Amino acid sequence: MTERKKEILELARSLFREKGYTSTSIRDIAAAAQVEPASLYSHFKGKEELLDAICFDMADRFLLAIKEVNDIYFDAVQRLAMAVKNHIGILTSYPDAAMVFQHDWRFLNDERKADFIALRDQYEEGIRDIIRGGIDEGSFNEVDVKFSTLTILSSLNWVVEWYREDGRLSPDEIAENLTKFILIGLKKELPPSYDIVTD
Amino acid sequence: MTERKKEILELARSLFREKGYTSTSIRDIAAAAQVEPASLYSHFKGKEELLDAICFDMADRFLLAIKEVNDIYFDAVQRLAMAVKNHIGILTSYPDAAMVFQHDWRFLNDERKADFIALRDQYEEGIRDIIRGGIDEGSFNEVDVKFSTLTILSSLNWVVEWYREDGRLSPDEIAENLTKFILIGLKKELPPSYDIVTD
DNA sequence: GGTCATCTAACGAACATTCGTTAGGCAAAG
DNA sequence: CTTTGCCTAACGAATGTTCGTTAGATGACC
Repeated sequence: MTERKKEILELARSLFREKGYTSTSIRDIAAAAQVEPASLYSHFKGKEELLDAICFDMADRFLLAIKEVNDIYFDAVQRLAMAVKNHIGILTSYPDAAMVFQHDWRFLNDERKADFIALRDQYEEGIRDIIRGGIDEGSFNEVDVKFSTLTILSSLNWVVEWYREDGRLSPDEIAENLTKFILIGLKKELPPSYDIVTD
Repeated sequence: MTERKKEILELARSLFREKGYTSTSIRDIAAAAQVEPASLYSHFKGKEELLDAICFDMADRFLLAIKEVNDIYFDAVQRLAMAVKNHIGILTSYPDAAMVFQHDWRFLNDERKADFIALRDQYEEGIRDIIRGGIDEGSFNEVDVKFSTLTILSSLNWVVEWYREDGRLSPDEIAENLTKFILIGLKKELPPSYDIVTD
């Protein structure tokens, strides 16, 4: 991959994020690159190659991250915390790509879309593994594994919609808060001694 | 609103959901309505009026629902449960519109987009109110209100991505599971007597 | 050290197609 | 007799892409 190709890809990422894939024209990208539209075809076969590269780069990052976690950490709580941290780390390190990854993958052609979904399923299976592990260990409630995985991933993924680099919370703080939320929930459990102490 | 207009709107909802707003052409909609493209302009000013109607209809439904909840229910746990149930109820009753509502609102023109965001903020404020109430009552942990609201809403909204009418879980079951998840979390709290009993 | 082939990156022009939209007419229904 | 719903025809603009070509750089071979 040429340096120039990387530059163009980066511009595409930014434009796709801002306006969406279908609403971004080759001419938009060319203008951003200060080049004639036709010149882009010296670097890419076509518009979809850009989307493809962005989506699958991200998919690879996520898959690598979950494999790492599931290879190393034993305890389910620990594994979940690490998975959350990695997930948020990727989202916040590549905010443009993450947005495109989540919104525009469906504009891939049918074949590549199927590939993409397969990779996404693989990732989800990694999360399900963690939850199953936690239940088997006895450290998690006996929840619906499939449902919980979807719910967890949704709360993680939405971060990309509101995260700003100059925001109030750092990526690690976001990950910590999410982990707490997922593990403990909202409801306050009064300490066992509560009644006695305050009486 | 004419009956025919409603029909066309329904077709648009379905197509927008399937292919996205920008990738759906007036000609696609006309074909679905078995009518020439130009004929649609007897019913609508233009393509954006369709998107506009879909998005703001949904916004109205959500706002009405949260107002109901916050007018009637006292207890924060009860209010949150009802808000979740209503939210999931809307998403699952209008799955096409819900998908468009979540994905394509950003293709509204700048003015309407601002209006839309204002309504969304209003809804979020309703959820924040519930959480603040729960903290004040002492029934919720002292969480970051803004962050928690976003996280809760994200886990609710993602349902639209995977919900199928013929799926395993009914809307009410989904809502119950989500409420449990939000309130209690994953981690099993061992009963206070656990150590003693098993020793 | 000169020349020859190859590669990168870009150009301007044109391509066929699709886009949202408008104008004007026509037939049926109230 | 006016309104409604649809028609045919066409508009100008934008779409992704292909074409043949060129300037400049790089490195190998004689």
